[in-house]
Amino acid sequence: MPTKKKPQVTAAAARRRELLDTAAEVFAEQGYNATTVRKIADHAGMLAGSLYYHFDSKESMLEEILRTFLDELWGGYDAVLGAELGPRETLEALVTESFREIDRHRAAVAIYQKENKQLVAQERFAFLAESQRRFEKAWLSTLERGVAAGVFRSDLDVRLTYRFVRDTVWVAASWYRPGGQHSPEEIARQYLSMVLDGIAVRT
Amino acid sequence: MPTKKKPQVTAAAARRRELLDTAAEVFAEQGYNATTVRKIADHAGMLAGSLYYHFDSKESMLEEILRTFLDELWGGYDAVLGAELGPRETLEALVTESFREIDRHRAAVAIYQKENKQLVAQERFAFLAESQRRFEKAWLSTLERGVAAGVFRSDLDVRLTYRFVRDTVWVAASWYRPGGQHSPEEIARQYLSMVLDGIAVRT
DNA sequence: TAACCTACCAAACACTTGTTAGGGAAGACT
DNA sequence: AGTCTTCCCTAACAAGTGTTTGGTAGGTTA
Repeated sequence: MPTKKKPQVTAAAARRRELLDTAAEVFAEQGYNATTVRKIADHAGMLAGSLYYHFDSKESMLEEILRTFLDELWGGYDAVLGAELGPRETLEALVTESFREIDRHRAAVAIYQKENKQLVAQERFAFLAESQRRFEKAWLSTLERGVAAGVFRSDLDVRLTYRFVRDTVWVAASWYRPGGQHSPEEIARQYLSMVLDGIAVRT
Repeated sequence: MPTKKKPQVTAAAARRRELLDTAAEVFAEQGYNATTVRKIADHAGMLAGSLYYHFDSKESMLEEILRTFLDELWGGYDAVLGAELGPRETLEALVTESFREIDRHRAAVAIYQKENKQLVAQERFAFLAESQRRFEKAWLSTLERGVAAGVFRSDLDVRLTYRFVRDTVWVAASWYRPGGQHSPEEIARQYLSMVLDGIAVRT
């Protein structure tokens, strides 16, 4: 028996997540560039240099925050896409899943939205670009399937509609506060009601 | 006669606008905090210190950029609101006007969206908060008028709808490129088609 | 021509930034 | 008991930050 070393690595991992959570909070609130490592350390109750015991650099914190978020996001998305639902049901499930992710990873989503544009250019954050492509593909194909099936209007520019739906969903992270009066599912329901009655073919 | 001094002050003002335009471009692309005055000076073909002949500080450049944008924006909005149109026509006009402003002040809009949250806290940028209040009031009252008149659906949370419409319109600045295949009016038309058929009462 | 103004440059300033190196206290393990 | 490991602190570093000061080429005015 390797003399219980497990509890220590999980304790270390827990601390790591804890620090990443507070870092994500500060990044989301002040912006990545405006956030100094000293501010993060303050919020964590330690000094700037101590952060480097846990992480290689400020940038690697950002990377881990975004990677963790995207991994979870695609876990949910792949489950939806693999269920092979109809286009309308797929869209509903994707939107609902998105609001759940906003609920769970509010800070990470806010960071993603603010910094994505500048980060994708760096090779370190190439995974952002790949995620973007998969994201676009999933949404566009769902919309096109819906148009082909006569469930969504055909007189709209699909790419414009895609951007419309995408932005509409994700900007919610900028004002959403967990524990507010609306649950993620309730917000999703209302959003879908607005979006679908514009996209769905009139009956 | 004060010995023609006019041409000089207008030439100076023109140069000022020119520098503010390039500054706005860099701010929008890289983010305000990540933008150094040296980068701005580079893009303008001069040295960092030379900028201080024209402006007091980096922050005052940002302030002037946002003030100019908001002044023009409210010029357009007030014209619309003063016309006393019906709620649906008001909403259409506001959306169309917004896309025109995005077309004209793409960089400023992008900056506003990215930095607004952190700036409103500073007393120097209190005008942002006031603009925000007027903005919300204009949109909310239009939506409420529409609900009261039976033109907009009454089963939706008005505040949620407001945020939905607001965000949907302004995030367009993040992907919109002037001179693209869609004119501002065309984009407005398509957006309105999507939004209204979700908001308008079914016929 | 001489005085002046405009618009920039050159060089430095004080300060903040991310990051590193060495040390030490408290507990875990043998 | 003593040794090791974990986790943080202290103190400093070099690079980059916004800004200031003094100077100056070139055109305008008197």
